[in-house]
Amino acid sequence: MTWEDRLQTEVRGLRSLAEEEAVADDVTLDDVARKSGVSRATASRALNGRDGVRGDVRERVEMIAKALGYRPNRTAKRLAGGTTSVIGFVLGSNDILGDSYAISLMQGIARAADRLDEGLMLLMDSAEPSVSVRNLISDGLVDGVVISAVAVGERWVEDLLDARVPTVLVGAHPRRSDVHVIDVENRNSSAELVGAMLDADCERVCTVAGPLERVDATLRLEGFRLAHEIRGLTVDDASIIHGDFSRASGYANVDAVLRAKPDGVFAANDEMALGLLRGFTEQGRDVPHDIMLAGFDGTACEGEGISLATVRQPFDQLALTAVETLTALIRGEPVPLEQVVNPEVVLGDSVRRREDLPEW
Amino acid sequence: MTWEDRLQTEVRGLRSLAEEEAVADDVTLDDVARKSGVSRATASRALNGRDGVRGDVRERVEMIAKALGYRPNRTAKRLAGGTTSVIGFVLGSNDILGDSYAISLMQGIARAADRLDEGLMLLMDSAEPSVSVRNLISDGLVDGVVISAVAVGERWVEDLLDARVPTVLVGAHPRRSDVHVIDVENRNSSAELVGAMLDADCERVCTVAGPLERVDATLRLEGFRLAHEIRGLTVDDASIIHGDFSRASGYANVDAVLRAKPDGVFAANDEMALGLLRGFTEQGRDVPHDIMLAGFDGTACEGEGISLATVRQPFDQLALTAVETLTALIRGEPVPLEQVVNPEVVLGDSVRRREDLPEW
DNA sequence: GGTTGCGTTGGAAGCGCTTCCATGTAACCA
DNA sequence: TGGTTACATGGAAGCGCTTCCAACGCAACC
Repeated sequence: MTWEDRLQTEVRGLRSLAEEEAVADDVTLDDVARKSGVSRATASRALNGRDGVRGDVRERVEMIAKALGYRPNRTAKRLAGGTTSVIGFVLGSNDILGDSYAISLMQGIARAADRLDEGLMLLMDSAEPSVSVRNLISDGLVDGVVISAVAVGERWVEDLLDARVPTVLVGAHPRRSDVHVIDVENRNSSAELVGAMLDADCERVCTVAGPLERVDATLRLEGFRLAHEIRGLTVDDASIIHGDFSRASGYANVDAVLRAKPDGVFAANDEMALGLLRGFTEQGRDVPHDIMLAGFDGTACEGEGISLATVRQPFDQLALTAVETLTALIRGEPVPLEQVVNPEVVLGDSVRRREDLPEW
Repeated sequence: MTWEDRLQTEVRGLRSLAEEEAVADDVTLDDVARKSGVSRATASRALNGRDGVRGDVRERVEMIAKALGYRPNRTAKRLAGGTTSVIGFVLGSNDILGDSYAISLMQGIARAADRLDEGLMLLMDSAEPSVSVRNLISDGLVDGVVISAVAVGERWVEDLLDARVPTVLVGAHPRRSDVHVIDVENRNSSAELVGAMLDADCERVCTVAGPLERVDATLRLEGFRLAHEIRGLTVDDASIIHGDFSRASGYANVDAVLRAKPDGVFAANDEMALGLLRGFTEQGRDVPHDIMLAGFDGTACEGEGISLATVRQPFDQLALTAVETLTALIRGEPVPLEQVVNPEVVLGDSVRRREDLPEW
């Protein structure tokens, strides 16, 4: 029986042992080290990929760790000066119930964190002195945070960015350029979508823009303009209506939109598109026959009962990139300041070429 | 200058010092102890409310701690055998975008945690081996978890309940009685709401029930029955339609509902109610003139453009109770196995007494 | 006035990990 | 072959906290 065989056998033993005990709780680094016949220091180095460990030793340690079902205690890890592998995501204090973008992003982040084996803390921007978020960081619970650009402008965001806490922003920052940013491509994708409406023989497309202090809203509006420009069309002011990204604001702008007499509407996000849709339906306007409709985000879920033309944000990819970037940042690796992820332009039933529409 | 005065002065000095330094990071227990002229042990006892500390000493320590802006390092606290003051909330792996209940609950928990100065980790029930959640616990990151009854039946929930992890369930468990449960009162409140429809001169009210393997769905259906019973009315099977709590299922059941020819519908949650509403609108049925509509949960937000009669879950209270219960559980204090929170029955515009309705 | 007993306090160990530093060993050059 | 370098490893310190235990002082008691 070779040494290898002996190891194999032993490992098998350990494994079944671990399985028997339902969950082999509290296997410490010490246990792994002892079983492997090395010191804690070496075991630590081996498992963390530090160099200065002989190849076979590393393998053996890794094997035994796995067999024992060893999971490093993150608390201890953190305390010892390492990192927790826990990141934070900040939730604003206002309701997110109607904010499908925030929800999708949050879920994306949760998925990404899970996938990368990072813990995820939900930080709450409490109404009180903006210390809350800072505190959670200094409490030593998280190594860094992901924040949504939606929150930009709030005091704690700036605090956070000023403090040297590793931070990744999903969405652009209107003023600062020293921030690590992940964003979806807004301009061209909007232009493509609007272009699709124009090419589907829309005579007059108007848009309900988002709040223009937000970069994404601005870019989407630019995209709207760009699509016209490319086709040699001009955009008059009347065709630009201003909303605030909420569903209610979509609904509230129905009349304003109809006054512009468009046969196509590009809402700067899906929420507003759904608000518009309800208004159109109530007024007996059919989508897409009477008026085509497009949104942005891809957050209108099936329950809404429409396959809305939209620019679908790749939330999972966006989130994964954000979390990966953040962990790289935490490890002190160099990362690009800005990363753009391409979304998918989806033409749902709400935008169809006229000739493709079934007889009315 | 008395000793007291000296202390006051010193404290003022410290305070302004702390404020100057923007955020007085890394003030350790040691600092507090030294400044207070006591040992770390005593300082710890004082700040944690352990007894065996003289009154004036405790006061002094507390004062100095505050002045210095001391925040205990939760990581260290945890490692030393204390608790982290971090709890977990488990997010299912399926989309929550359309699940307004889950979102509201989560946000409630986040608020409650923030208010009670508990950290909140978002645990993800990843599709993989159900170890994920367990792991996060054994990683030593959280002291306990809150889970939504929605997840009951999934393997990890049972695992969790079996393992001696402090757990609080929001919503009832259909089978186990050894679980700490916080729930909203479902039965009577449903009955009250349905009763309001009946009393508003509805001739025939039917219901779209939720999935009956869920306790809340069952109770709401019972409430529906109860309301009829009280009034000496009978409920025929045709007036009970079965949905699955999703908006899509509400919409999908529109025809089934209309076939029952009701002039009032009680959907077992708001999502289904909104699905129904869309269907009704599409078919030209006006709510509430042609048909009254009620839901449950109170999660239909203003953006939906209807003030829906509903039973409004007190999410904040529910969550606060849950988190408080959990922390008590963690501290080892005795807590009642079951707690019921009373919701508020809200009659929106979708349920009105016939005579109160404006002329059609 | 000596003793018991209680309430307060400080010293020290230890939670599980990382990492510095010193030691040991093998490989290298002259 | 001696001396040097490079690498692999173990010992030990320490992260900030809690808590056990022993020591202390003090009041009340006989």
